[in-house]
Amino acid sequence: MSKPVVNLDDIRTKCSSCSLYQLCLPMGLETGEMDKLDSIIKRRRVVKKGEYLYQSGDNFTSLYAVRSGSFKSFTPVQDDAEQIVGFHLPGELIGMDAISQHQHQSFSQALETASVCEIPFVHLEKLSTEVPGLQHHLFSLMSAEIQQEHCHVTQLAKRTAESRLASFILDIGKRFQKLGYSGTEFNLSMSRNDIANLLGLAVETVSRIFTHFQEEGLLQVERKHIVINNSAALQQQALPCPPDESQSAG
Amino acid sequence: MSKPVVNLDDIRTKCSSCSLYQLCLPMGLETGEMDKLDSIIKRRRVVKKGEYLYQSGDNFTSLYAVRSGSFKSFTPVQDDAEQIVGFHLPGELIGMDAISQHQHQSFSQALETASVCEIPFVHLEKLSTEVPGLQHHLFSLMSAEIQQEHCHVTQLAKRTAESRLASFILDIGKRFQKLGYSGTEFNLSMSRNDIANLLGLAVETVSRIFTHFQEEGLLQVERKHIVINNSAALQQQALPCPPDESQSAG
DNA sequence: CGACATGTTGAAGCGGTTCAAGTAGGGTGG
DNA sequence: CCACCCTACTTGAACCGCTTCAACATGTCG
Repeated sequence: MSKPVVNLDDIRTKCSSCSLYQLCLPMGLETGEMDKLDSIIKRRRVVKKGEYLYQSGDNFTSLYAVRSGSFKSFTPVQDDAEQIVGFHLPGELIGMDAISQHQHQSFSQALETASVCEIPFVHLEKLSTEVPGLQHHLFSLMSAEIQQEHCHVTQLAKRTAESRLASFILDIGKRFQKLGYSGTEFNLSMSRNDIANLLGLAVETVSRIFTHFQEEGLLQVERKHIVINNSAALQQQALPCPPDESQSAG
Repeated sequence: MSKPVVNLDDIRTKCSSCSLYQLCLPMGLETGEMDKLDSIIKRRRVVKKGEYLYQSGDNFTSLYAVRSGSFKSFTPVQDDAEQIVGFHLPGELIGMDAISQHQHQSFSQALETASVCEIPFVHLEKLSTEVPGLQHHLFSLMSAEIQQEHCHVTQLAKRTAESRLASFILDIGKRFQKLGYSGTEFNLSMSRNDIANLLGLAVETVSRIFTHFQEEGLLQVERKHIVINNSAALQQQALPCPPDESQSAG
C-alpha cells in the first residue's frame, strides 16, 4: 500500500493485460511471443486533443497502436487544405502508409485526448522474422487497410451523398461494436467538417442528410450523439464493403 | 522438334535474368537470395486479353508480378457494375489486397495479352522470415500501395475532372518512364470507359476533357495514343502525389 | 455573460451526369 | 478486298445533385 514503488503498468501496460490485445497487434500470438513484443514497445504516449501523433515530413520510426481516444489521418493538399483518409479507434494501428518512404506523408491528429503504444518499426521487423505469426498478422493488417481504401475509393467514385453517410455511420457502429460498445448508439468524436471531408462532401450536405435520415426515422442525431433506429434501411443505402460474402460465397 | 528437352527458361525465366528485377519483388536482394525466390515462383502464366487473373471469391493463394501486358483490378459494386481501383503495369505486384481475407474480393483482368509470375504466398512468407530484405520490401510495397490509395482518395474527394485526368496521364507517363519507355508518348491499354471509371467520372466527361487538353495544346490524343506536349501545365492542374517533397521537406 | 467555433437551414449557381445522336475503328464474313 | 456490324469514342443539350454563399442557431469555453 504505502510502498514507494511505482506501478510500471500505469506507464506501460503489458499487451497481455491490455483489453485490446485481441484486436491489436499481438492478436493470435502466444504468451512467449507476446512478451517479446512487449519488450520492444517503447512507451505509452498520451496525445491531447488537437495534438499531432506525427506530421507530414517527420521521419518514420514507429507504428502506433491506439489504446484510447481516436485520431484522424489526413494528407495535405495544396495550400492549407487537408484530405482526411481515415479515422482510427482503439485497437487500430496507425502509420503503415509511411514505411516505404521512411518519412510520413500525412498527419495524424488526436480528435480527443488519446493514448497510444509506440512500436519502433525496425524492432518490429526484426521480431517479425522470428515470429512468423506476427509477420503474417502485419501483412494481414496492411492488406486489410488496402482493402478498406478500395471501399473508400468506391464510395467516392460513384455513390450518392446519402449512401456515403449511411456507409460511414454503419462502419463506425461496427467498429464500436468490435470494441464491445454498442453498435447502434454512440458518440462521434469527429466534427461534421471531418465527416464531410472524409466523404468528399460539403459540411452542409452532411448536415442536411443527417436531418433527412432523422426525418425518415433511420436514426436520431443530437450533435455528436447518434442512435441508429433502422439499421436495415441504412444498409440498403450503404455500399456493402467488403462485398457481401454471404452472397458471393454461397 | 527432334529433341525431347524443353528449354525451361521459355516457361520460367529466372528473376536474375529478368529485365524487371530492379522494379519487381527481387529488388535489392543478393544473388543467393534471388535464387531462393526463384525456387518458389511456380510458373509463368499467360493471360489473354479480357481473361481474369483471378476473380472475386477465388481463394487467395498467390501474388502475381506482371511481366508484360497490363491489368485492371476492380471490385464488384451491386448489380453488375464495377469500380476500378487500379491498373497494373509490368514490374508491379498484384493481389496484396486479398491477404487478410484468404479470398479475393476483387477481379483482375488483362487489358491486353499479358504474362505474370505467380508467387505462392505461403512460400513467400516463409522465405521472408529467412530473408529480412525481402520482408522489408514486401512491407514497403504494401505501404506504397496504401499511400497510393490515399492519393486516389484525395483525387476523388475534391478535385475537378480536369485535375483527375491530368494526374492520371502524368502518373501513367511516370510509370512508363520507370520501365524505360517514354514518359511523354505512349499508348494507353485501357479504354476511356476504364479511365472514367477509375477517376469517378462519366465517359463523356473524360472524352471532353481530352479534347480540351488537346485544344489547349497540353497534349495530343489520337484514340489510345497520347503525346504530352506541356507536362508543366498538366502538373499545375494535377494533384502532386505523393505531396511535393522538395517543398514540404525544406 | 460574451465571443467564437460548430452546426443547421435556405436559395442560387454550376460542374458533371444523363440522354441522345452521330462518327470512327477494327474485326468478320462473303 | 470490300461491305457490314458492333463497339468505342465523340459531341451536343437538358437536367440534377451537390456546392457555394449567406444567414441564423446552438454549444462551448474563457
